[in-house]
Amino acid sequence: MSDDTGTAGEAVPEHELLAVRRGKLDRLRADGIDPFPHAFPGVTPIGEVRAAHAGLEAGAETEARYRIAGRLHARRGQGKMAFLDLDDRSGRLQLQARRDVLGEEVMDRLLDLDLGDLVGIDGVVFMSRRGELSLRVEAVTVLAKSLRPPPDKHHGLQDVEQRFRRRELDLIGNADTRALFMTRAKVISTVRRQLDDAGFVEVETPILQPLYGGAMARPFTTHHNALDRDFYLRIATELYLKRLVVGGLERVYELGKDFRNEGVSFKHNPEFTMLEWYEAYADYEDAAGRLESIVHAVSVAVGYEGDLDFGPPWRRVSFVEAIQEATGVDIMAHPEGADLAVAVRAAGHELKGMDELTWPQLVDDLLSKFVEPNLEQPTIVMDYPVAISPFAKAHRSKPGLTERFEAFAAGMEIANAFTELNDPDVQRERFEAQVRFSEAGDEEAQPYDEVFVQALEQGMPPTGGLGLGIDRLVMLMTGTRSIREVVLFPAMRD
RNA sequence: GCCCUUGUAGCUCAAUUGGCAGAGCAGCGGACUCUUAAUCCGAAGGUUGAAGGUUCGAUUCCUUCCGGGGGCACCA
Repeated sequence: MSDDTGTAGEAVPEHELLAVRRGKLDRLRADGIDPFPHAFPGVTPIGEVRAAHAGLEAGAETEARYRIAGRLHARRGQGKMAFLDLDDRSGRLQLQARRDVLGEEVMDRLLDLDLGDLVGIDGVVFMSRRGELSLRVEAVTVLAKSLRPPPDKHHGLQDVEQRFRRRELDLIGNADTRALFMTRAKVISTVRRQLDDAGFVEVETPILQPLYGGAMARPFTTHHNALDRDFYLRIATELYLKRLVVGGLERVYELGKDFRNEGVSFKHNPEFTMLEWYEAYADYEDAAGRLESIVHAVSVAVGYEGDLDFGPPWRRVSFVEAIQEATGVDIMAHPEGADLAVAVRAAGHELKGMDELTWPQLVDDLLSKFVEPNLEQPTIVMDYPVAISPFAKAHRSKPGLTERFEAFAAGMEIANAFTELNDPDVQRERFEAQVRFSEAGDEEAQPYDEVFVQALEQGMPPTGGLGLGIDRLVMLMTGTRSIREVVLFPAMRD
């Protein structure tokens, strides 16, 4: 990519557009005007100005004075009069600048502003003859000189790479990007409020962990110099949160970043936002109900208007039946990997490297390849096999299965939950099984966590726990097809 | 890592079969007192991602590299 920013020590000829802006900056200073003042008190959001004058008739004048501030978006010159558009976070307002009101000097200075400059305006509200709510400018204050041109005023910033690498330009130029991240904030605040109101305590557990766990994924590693030891960036908060339930906090949640050292895709970013909650004296049915109600509340809060129906209850289907329906294979009738591979092939399906896969890997693949992509409406897949669920409690009535579900929508997993395994001896056996899977070549099998097992030995109440992918939830709520669209600064190659 | 695709002015996009690289916006100079993608006149703005090759001639064809997008692999 060509780049006009250059690097330290390298002389780069300045683009004429930048030189022009620099020249205006110098002129402001020469005229004794601070192009970067320290504050601008008393600003009213444009949205409030609009709301206060919603019913004004075309041509109507008012005596309402406001001070607004924002970024100059467009200018339409009229000689002795000019119209300008000013953007703030809450909207856009037209400014009318008249030479007969402002006088020669102020008018000239205003016309010398560049698109993209941050300016403060004092003025009076009126409705233009064409019915555009406007502010008649009485005073102009430069709040920050912009030294680089903004994106195209009409087309915005379209280049996907620049939109992600230079998100500030995306936000300046594209109103829908601003709206999307406002929606994201609304999703998160709604989730928090739901849990807070339900008596959950928000906690923070380590991101740098001596041992990773709580999910099937490869971790990032990093190094602490003073301690001279490696740490893992967490792949999940699960094990720490359950230790807090052991400690008696009863209802806890954490909302924060997890990190997984995996490929990127439309639904995977190496760092992503995860919510996990744990509720003492509850089981996975309770977790399902809470998930439905929280996601539904989120959809209401953000004014969701898409094709997905988040109203509870969601469709429920059992894991074993879902695979059987999609592939014709009864996984429980083939408890060994090789055996199952034969059955899958006999049913006319093929998976990459199928003969080398362990039973859990194979089962996992069957779900993600044949079932998940077809789960469009919110669906809860119930009762996962023990072998792929090392932290879920055995099903109270179905042998070989656990009380675990995953929720899907728009062909994506959004949540994973279980009645938590709280029998320390069983947990120890599950870890040992994971170690065997690891030795059999599964790079994502769980490492053995003795501290966690000892915490369970202390006694953990019956507990329902759930993890919800916040980025994916935002994708659903905004109808977005790529996780990169809902993460402000997605991972990019250098 | 593999496959497909893509990269042209600050931004948004053109460029026929390989034949002088163009437009709109923004910017610059000028006109204009209700415009709103304002309009009109004028002048400017380019190492076509980088390097190499084929050719009289390359934005166009070939190779390699870099970045983006999509897919596969990987990945709940």
